[in-house]
Amino acid sequence: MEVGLNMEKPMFSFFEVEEPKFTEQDVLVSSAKAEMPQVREENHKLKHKPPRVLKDDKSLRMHFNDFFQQEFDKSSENLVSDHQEGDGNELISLSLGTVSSYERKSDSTKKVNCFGKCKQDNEDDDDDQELKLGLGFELDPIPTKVDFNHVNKDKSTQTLELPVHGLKSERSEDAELLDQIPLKKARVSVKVVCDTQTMNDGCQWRKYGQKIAKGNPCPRAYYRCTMSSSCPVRKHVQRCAEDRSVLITTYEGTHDHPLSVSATAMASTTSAAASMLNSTSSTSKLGLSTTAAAITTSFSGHHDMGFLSRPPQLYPFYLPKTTISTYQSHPTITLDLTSNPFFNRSNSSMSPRHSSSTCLNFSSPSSSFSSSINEFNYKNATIPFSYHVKETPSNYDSFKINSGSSSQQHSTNTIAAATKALTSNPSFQSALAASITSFVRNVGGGAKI
DNA sequence: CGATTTTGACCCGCGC
DNA sequence: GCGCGGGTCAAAATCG
Repeated sequence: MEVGLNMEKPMFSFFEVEEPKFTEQDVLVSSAKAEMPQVREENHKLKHKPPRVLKDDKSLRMHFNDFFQQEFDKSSENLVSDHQEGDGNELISLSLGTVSSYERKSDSTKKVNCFGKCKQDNEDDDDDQELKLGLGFELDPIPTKVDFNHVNKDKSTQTLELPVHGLKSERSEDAELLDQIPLKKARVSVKVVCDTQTMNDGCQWRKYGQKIAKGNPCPRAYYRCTMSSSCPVRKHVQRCAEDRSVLITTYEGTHDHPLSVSATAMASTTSAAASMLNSTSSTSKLGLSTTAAAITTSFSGHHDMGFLSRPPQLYPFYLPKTTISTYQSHPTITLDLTSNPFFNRSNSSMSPRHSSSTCLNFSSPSSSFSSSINEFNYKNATIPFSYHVKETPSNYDSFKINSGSSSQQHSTNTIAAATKALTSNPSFQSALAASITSFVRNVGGGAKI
């Protein structure tokens, strides 16, 4: 940063051509010459200030993140331990400042450190080269819709929207109600735009029934997992009555067999849903807020995690809506991947209708607290989102979006990881870990970090 | 011929 | 107790 102090030559060339008769000027010249070392020193200092300012800024950010980490740890400490003890299923865990187990297994040389950095082995001062996870929660006064009045009156379905914006861990009265209500198996529902009968989620399914459900002219198909004869996992698939291009897939149960990588995360969601239920009722807003954030992180991180490296208050990410709902006494988590401005933004190769959003639905029969997170914005997120559609005869024309196999796998994994993150652990660390791990796993060499 | 899908019957829980 | 609706069963049909 030059600040116009480098004036030696013009200045002295000017004085040097003056006639010696102007003795006053001679004095000035000698005076100016005497000042030269000082000016040079000042110039030198100014030149070196910007890097220092940047360094200080960086240091402050780190302290800022540390502060939030400590605050958050206080709130979520119990949740983490509870979950890890309670759920014996595969859990993608990510301890702050350590390398996740998954990464140890993988060939990846990336190191993930929440609140710190995730980057290649060598240090690099360029922030844009780093995959940092600034988990500071948004302090920016971007308006967040908190609608405590919005309650679905449907007798079979109740929707609760949780505020995920503020990091308040206090329990609402409704959350306590949740504790008291016995619920059936938790379910995980994924809404995607897909023109085939089912979306490929990495598992093998066998159809065992079909019904016309009330209120929806589209038949609901029932599938069970056939990867193991005793596998209890089931799913049902139904088209949305309002928009038949939207496919709603609902999973229930826990696989009792090994799964492919692409299926693993998705598959474990239902088993974790029960713990999610417990956790959500006990953790209230915090659990959902953090998992919801992680979900968004997962979906958003594929092309550009850069926004994560920036101060969160400056680059909040988008999380359109978080709700809690119950269907037939089954707590249901819904990932709504059908309408996220996120995915609308910049990928011209992707149809707008295949954009995605993240919506979490999770509910309980008679509780009634609600809120929403609508304003997590982000920067430069371009996500190639595609669905791996199973090509089976159907009433719908076979339809492929982004036919590349890697992207199909990618989206499957992404959905799966997001779902898993949501359901497997209400604590922020675990959910975020799933997201990050998914990202790291899938990025390979292709995506820009 | 085995695996999968189709489809009507049946079971079960819930609300009235 | 009854009716409704979601979910499952199982025999028949179909597919590869």
